[in-house]
Amino acid sequence: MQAKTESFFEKVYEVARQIPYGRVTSYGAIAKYLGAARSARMVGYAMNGSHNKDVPAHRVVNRKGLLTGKHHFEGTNLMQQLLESEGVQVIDNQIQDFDSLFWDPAKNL
DNA sequence: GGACTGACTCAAT
DNA sequence: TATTGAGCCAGTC
Repeated sequence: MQAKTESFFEKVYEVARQIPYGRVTSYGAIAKYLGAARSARMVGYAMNGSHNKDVPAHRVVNRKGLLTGKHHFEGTNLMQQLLESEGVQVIDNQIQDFDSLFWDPAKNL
């Protein structure tokens, strides 16, 4: 790696950092914004290294608003608590009113 | 150099 | 209407 100054991961982190407080987005939205609409998996995979970054991975969920990646957090419901702390209502690993809280980088950036 | 993995998404059945 | 399968790209072993 390090072939390029900015790897695909870096781009994902950068976009994730642009997510406003109390807002959420989906992997596919970020992937599409980066030009890899069908690389949503890569976006999630990139989040594997987001823990060492200042990336609010808890604001990134799948297109259904489910906290699929919460298992990768320290606690079982840490991701959910983080979202709730920002005013996002989360029930059973699913974001409530996800459609209203959804933040599309392609439209906001 | 080839194969596998992965925090997803869409489409068909 | 709900469930299942296949596709996708980039990075790592």
